[in-house]
Amino acid sequence: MKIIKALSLLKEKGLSNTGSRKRILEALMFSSGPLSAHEIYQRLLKEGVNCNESTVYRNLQKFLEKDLVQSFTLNDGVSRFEFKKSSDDHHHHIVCLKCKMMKCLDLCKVEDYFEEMIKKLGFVSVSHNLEFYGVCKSCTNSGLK
Amino acid sequence: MKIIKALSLLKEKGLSNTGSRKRILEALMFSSGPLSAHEIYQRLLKEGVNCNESTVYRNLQKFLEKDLVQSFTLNDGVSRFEFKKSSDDHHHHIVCLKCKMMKCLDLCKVEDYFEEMIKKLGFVSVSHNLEFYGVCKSCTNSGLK
DNA sequence: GCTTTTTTGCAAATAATTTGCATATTTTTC
DNA sequence: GAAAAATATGCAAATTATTTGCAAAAAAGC
Ligand SMILES: [Mn+2]
Ligand SMILES: [Mn+2]
Ligand SMILES: [Zn+2]
Ligand SMILES: [Zn+2]
Repeated sequence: MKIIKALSLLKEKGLSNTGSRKRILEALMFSSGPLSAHEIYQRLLKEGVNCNESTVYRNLQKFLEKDLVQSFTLNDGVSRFEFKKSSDDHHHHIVCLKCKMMKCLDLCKVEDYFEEMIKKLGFVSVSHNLEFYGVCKSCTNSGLK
Repeated sequence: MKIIKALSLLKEKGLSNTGSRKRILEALMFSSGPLSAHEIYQRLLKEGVNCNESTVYRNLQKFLEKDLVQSFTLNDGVSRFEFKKSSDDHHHHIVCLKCKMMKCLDLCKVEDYFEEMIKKLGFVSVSHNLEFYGVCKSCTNSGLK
């Protein structure tokens, strides 16, 4: 198992190497789950990295263009970003409506089931966004909020 | 086939009958597809109905609570609302990335496929949000934008 | 009709994201 | 390695969707 470093990824994608950019990418690479722009910004702050929030947004855009990350928007209106371990890494999440905890769901055959329907409508280059919402085990038990 | 009127729906749900409220609900009932708060507001304006945009938002909230409408958020960050023809009306949409045209997709067995996975994680009261994005037939042909 | 409850309009607040522009940093060129 | 060219950053302001406080208006209950 090869460990890919942020720096070589940036080079590979033709992105210039700046301190902020590398730190933003690393935050995503080492995160255990999706992060919002603001969450990334706050992590950098905590680490003492001087980085503007606009810079976070601009870099996330770049990462999306270069297919380094995937993004999705939850029903709270906030976009989350997640490092793509491989170019065909495609999966979804389930979010706890109470504590906001999020779990990744492996595998996704969603398009297979809608494929025919969509084909009939004549759409091409189809992608999708799917999120599940529910109440997680610990919130169910604790009777939180 | 019974025609249900906005007014009787409001009464049924215990919502007071105001001009704006009735018009907002009707806009949704008679629309051929999902509408954003702003789109509803603009339709009312065009019809010469005096109604504030905050009022639209507040009524949409009420309709959601009373299960008269369903809502979902597209990746443009805007929520759309759609009248529920029945309480178990559950379906999704595909949106053209170029012209924003939207089609309803009937049937949804998404939860069946993720059910086991989600059950294992211990989540309950699970719902989901699913949108497809693609390029529609006429945009593919016209080579728009 | 009078009282109570709910809704509305309006203006201001909130919050996520984007943008213009001057400055700073990185990359490329020589 | 220094200068020129390309790119990225910080900062403040703009944008946009949505929410909120509050006083006035309308609807519901009696
Ligand atoms: Mn994930
Ligand atoms: Mn629909
Ligand atoms: Zn999927
Ligand atoms: Zn579904």
